[in-house]
Amino acid sequence: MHDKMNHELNPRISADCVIFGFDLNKLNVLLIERETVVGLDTYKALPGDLIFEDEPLDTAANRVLNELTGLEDIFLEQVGAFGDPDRLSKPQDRAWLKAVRQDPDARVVTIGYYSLVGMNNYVPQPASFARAATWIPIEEIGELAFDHRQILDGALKKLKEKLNVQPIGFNLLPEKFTLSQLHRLYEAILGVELDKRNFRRKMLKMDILESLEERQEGVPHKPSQFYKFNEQKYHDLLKTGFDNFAF
Amino acid sequence: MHDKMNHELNPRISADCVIFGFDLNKLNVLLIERETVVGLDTYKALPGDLIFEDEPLDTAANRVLNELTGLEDIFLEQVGAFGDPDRLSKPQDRAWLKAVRQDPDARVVTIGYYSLVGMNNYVPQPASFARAATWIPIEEIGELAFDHRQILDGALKKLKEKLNVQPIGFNLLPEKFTLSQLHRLYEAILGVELDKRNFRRKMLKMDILESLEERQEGVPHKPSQFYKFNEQKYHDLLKTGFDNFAF
DNA sequence: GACCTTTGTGTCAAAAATACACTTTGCGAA
DNA sequence: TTCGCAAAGTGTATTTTTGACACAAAGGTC
Repeated sequence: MHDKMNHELNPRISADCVIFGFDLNKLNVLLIERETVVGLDTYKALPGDLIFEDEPLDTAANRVLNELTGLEDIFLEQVGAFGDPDRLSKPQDRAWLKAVRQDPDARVVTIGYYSLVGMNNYVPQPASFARAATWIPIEEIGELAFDHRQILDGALKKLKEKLNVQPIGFNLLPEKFTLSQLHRLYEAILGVELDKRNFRRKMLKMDILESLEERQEGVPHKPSQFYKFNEQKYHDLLKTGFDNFAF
Repeated sequence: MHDKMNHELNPRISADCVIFGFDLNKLNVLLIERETVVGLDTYKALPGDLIFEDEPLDTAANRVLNELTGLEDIFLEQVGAFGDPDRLSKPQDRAWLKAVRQDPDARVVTIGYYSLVGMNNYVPQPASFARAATWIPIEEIGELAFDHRQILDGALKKLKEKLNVQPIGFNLLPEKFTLSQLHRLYEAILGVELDKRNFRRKMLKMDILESLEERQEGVPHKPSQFYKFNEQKYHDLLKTGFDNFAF
């Protein structure tokens, strides 16, 4: 727009999103595959981009996420600001920035966000506007672009904390789910084993689950009871405050 | 420096610090008194300012804090980013910005930080480099400049959460303190009453306090036992993880 | 020495956490 | 058809933690 000199004077601000999904087995994160400029191999990054001049941060995060993945209007929670002056200075990051940014040398402070979505509700459309967003199991994620690994770790930490303050994670499951699935979800997020009986007892005592008549079908073992999440009771409890929630 | 046009193109970044102090009775926050431009009355703000071009965020927060209050090299924890496009648009805020900023119209995204200090360790120097930093009891704080009230509320919330995950707050007390003082501190932060006997039982069971031989002197009632905080044991516990900490 | 103020202490009942093993159900393979 | 496999589902006994509660002790002041 104006001369480049001035673009280097002031920092830019971006938003990066850590989207957690659960495939009833493992915890996944939605990542963007980017081609390295040299074209050797791809490398992975969180969906994120610069914010607009007059855009609230949360709005920007949602817009950027939508542009890159197609996900719409999700509740995003802030992880924090990441602003190390050389967070963009790894060689392949520099190369990518030079290829796509008007002012690749500008400092960028990014605001990290995270959210949970059900993996069933969202299947990345590989070749469309969702450029190359893919679910990657969290244990298989190694290094990421920029300081995205750090943002991811921060988001996971917040997610764990949150899970111990209020029961969340229903977003990550289909509408009807089994207690075992919920159990696996908790174990996946917290990264520990939880006793089956104790988990069930505690979860049911909260009284935010409704058991359905329906049961699993076609499984080669005893079919599991389906439950659904009772939003009404959940919100009532949110007001009075949860009391026994930590696992 | 350059023409004003360009200054308006990109956002600025600032750091604002919420410093909690405890006077053995009430929880206080360190605020800057500013004269309104019209000179009618003062109004209060968190210590904060723009960050430098190549400065890490945490470093900037500490520098700014030091410049405005004299406090040095404190561990600051991030509250989050606050970036509403019209967070600077209250009339008196605009007036102040016009008086002191080169580009008063630039958007500013701020990163909030918080910390705890012992009020004994730090007495604001009214007329010196610490321009007009003063401790204000937290219940007496009303509206603040910009969105600082919101930042303060966010910081307090984080502080409460943190207090329920690990025993902190020893920074807020003198080196030797009594259990009653610690008790009052917890009540001040959490904003609730805690049973004296249960509080003591639980706190002592954590085994991070050492009772000293020394007792209070000159008080018109039964003198209280002094304790000190055992950092060694605390750090050992930090690794293994606290287990019973919430009040 | 009477009074005031704050410290410091113990118990009991209720609730919650933890550890732990076997039966049930339905499918698929022999 | 039956045998085996895999996951679901269920109960109890023990220990730990919480929460409620009241009175004696110490030291200064008047």
